[in-house]
Amino acid sequence: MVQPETVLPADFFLELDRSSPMPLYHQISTRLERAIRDQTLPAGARLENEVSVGQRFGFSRPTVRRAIQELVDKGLLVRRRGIGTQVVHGQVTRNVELTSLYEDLSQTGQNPTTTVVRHEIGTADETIANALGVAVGDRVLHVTRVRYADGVPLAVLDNTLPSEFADFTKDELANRGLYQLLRTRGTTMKIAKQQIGARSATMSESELLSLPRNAAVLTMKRTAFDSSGRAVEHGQHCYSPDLYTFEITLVDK
Amino acid sequence: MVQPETVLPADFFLELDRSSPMPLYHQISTRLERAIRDQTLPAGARLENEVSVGQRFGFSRPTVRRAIQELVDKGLLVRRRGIGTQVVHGQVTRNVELTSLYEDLSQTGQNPTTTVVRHEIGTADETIANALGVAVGDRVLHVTRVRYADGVPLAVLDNTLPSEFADFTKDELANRGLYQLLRTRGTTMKIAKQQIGARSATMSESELLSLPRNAAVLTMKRTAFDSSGRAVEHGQHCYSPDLYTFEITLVDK
DNA sequence: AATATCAGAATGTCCTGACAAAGTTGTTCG
DNA sequence: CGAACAACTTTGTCAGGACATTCTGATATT
Repeated sequence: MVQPETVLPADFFLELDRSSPMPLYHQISTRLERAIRDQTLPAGARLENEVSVGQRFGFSRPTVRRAIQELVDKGLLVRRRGIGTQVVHGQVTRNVELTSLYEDLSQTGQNPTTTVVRHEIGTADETIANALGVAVGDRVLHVTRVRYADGVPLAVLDNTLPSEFADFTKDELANRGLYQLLRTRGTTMKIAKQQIGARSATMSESELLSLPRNAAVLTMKRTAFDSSGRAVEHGQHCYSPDLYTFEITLVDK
Repeated sequence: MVQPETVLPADFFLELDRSSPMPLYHQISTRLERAIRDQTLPAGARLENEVSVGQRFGFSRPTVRRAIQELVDKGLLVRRRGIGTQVVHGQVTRNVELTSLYEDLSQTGQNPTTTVVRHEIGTADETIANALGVAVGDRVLHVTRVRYADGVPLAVLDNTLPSEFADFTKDELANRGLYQLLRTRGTTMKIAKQQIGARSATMSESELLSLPRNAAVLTMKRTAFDSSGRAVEHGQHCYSPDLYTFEITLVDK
């Protein structure tokens, strides 16, 4: 028994701006996402079919398809041939994005602050050399920071940067997010490879995060790559597990 | 200074089968991925441009674009207007997929086995009701299993299933992966929402996983949704962190 | 009443065509 | 020689068209 489709109101896309630099498919996608989040399109609802949306609102079918695919990729919609497109049940959650922790916290209203506890020029050992795609012995910048959220210590962030960024100052790193700084240099982060795990905190981490000796910590190793596919940053991070988790939505292709 | 493009050999797509049910774009994508993995297309290489690939091999440009986009989404390629498409540096790693742990382990040659330590019909409390989209008090199946890899305890898997799957037997769950079982019922998993964290192991977990008292464990809560967008499974899993991590590739949209 | 078949509905795939935007390279001018 | 501009290159966006596949509901048959 197929749910009747939810016909979109005639003024649904009233605010779309065809002269905007924002692609049309993205505007459509954003508008639909808003409807899902405010439950105009509630969980389980079947969306008006893509051919009809295209005809009624003056979009080409590939443009509508692309907009819907964005939401499918985010896990908000599912599609089936013969049936149509449905809104996924369950709470709509924030999904992990390629951003720095600084930006994450800012975006969720948890005022981030930073203490730089290490800032030194060193040379790349084999692990770093492999991660950053540089030669063993190349100059790198080692930085260790403690990140606070609303004044509470949340994470110890150990990062290594290639020589082209070795001139980031202690001050800069204390006052801005790392990705913010990289962006001021015209570096666009495109990909991050991450490995998430857990272990017991070191002595130093326990102190920095105000955790009991040997407490469990959530860890993440990350290498980020720019728009040329080159590694720009390698990090080993350690989070207070009571305060931080990773939320990830997986979608089957 | 732009890298010269790597021209694909004339026989590069020789094995593609246009009569296959496998979509052409996926075949192209798979073939390109193979070339990246075997380093025919090495890290940093610039791929032959999409217009040329389409002309030379007889594919439409959107089909080529779609194939390339699949690899961009996987973090293997990056694209820039005016420059072209490049292979990302860094090791090509396995990326997390919407599969069960059983399938993960099988696929990586780590012979999975399972002990069922709890198997009982119960009723949904508020948390479970919210996760599964059922009513509080509805019938559910609670299952707790220990998963071994090559005979070593790896994870404690606590799962709750809605009543339609309440007839899975202890035997079935001991011998097959959960997602395998769901698939025999015609259920297609499409989306999983996951929350990854860490904490200290409970007494019971320490014993089941042969870990020291209060050892750090890696945790994951998961709710999986089917192709109608309905929740089909809620799990709370706990992993031995020395043996298991999550590898995730994030791609900027 | 139960089962099989068919038609309609909706997404999935692939193609052709056109124009825009961002980056690099080459040419011209001061 | 360096800066500015133009041309070229490559990806990004959008449209329109056609056909294939999967699913549901209606109808026909037993």
